[in-house]
Amino acid sequence: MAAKDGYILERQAGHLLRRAHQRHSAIFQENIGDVQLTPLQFAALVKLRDLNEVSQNHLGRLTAMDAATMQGVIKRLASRGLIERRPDPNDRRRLILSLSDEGQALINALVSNGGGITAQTLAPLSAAEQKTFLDLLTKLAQLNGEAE
Amino acid sequence: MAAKDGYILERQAGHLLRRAHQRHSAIFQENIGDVQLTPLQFAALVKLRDLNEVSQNHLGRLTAMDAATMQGVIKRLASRGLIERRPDPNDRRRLILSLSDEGQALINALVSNGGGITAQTLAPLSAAEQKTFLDLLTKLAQLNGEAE
DNA sequence: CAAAAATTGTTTGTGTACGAATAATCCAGG
DNA sequence: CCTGGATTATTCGTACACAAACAATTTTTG
Repeated sequence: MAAKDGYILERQAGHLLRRAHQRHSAIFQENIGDVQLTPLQFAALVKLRDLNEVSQNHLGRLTAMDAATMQGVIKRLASRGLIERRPDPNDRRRLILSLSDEGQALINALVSNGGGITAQTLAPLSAAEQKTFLDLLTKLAQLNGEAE
Repeated sequence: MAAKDGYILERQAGHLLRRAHQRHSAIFQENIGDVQLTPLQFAALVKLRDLNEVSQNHLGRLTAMDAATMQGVIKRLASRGLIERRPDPNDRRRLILSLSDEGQALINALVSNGGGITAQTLAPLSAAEQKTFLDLLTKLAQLNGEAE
């Protein structure tokens, strides 16, 4: 914990963010149950549920995933039959993504409990602290100028 | 941004933590300069600087890295000559890690600017907000009972 | 003390992350 | 209209992240 100069690893934002994210991931896994689904896969399904149809890159932007990362996430979801891919007739570069019936049913079932994961992640804080924390964290999560 | 039920991805702790961590990583890369060093490699060097000598697993615990992850991080640092590995004469399972002269010099030079990365990460917040945020984040980063 | 339990480091396999390069396609300015 | 620039999706390479299984040890316990 001590350090030669004033530099203490345990006080650095990056280290703490990483640890908090680790803890959240563990909570996510516990709560998601027997369904084998990662946080990113979950996020992609949620956004797809909100929008019905989006191109792969666009979905990546909305879920903060790199195009290369998105590719892998989508490939795995598609191979499990949770989402469907079809070419965009208006733009042949694009791939239009949508939920399959199975994917729709799965994400609907999971979302009802989704808030519980955030609640459990923030459980060490009081209600007031939770609100403060989420507000501040939201500011720090903004990359640059974000819109939609 | 909208959702069918009340579930909004952008308000979930996990999603925000992930985004904030992404933003921090980008800031880290910009500030670390031409030295090719990742946040985890940096953390390992910092801790090694504080303690002089530690076993690999112990260092992993102090930096919140999985044993398998630590293995890779250490291997890369050792192959670059930044750290040294030697067997523990008292426990033949253990590998004792320490900084090489080069590693020592490198981390000393980087630590002087290390605080700047956290400052830049937290820059969107006021001074008071920064303190609040770090305090709350510290609580959320605690896995269970932690000591040492 | 000897068998059982725990630790240390390694390897394997899957899944993010993301820079960089590429092919196919779209689009805008001249 | 047509050519240079942007966009979309894919692939490659490197680096986490972590569960699971292992061999070599150490430690604990009956």
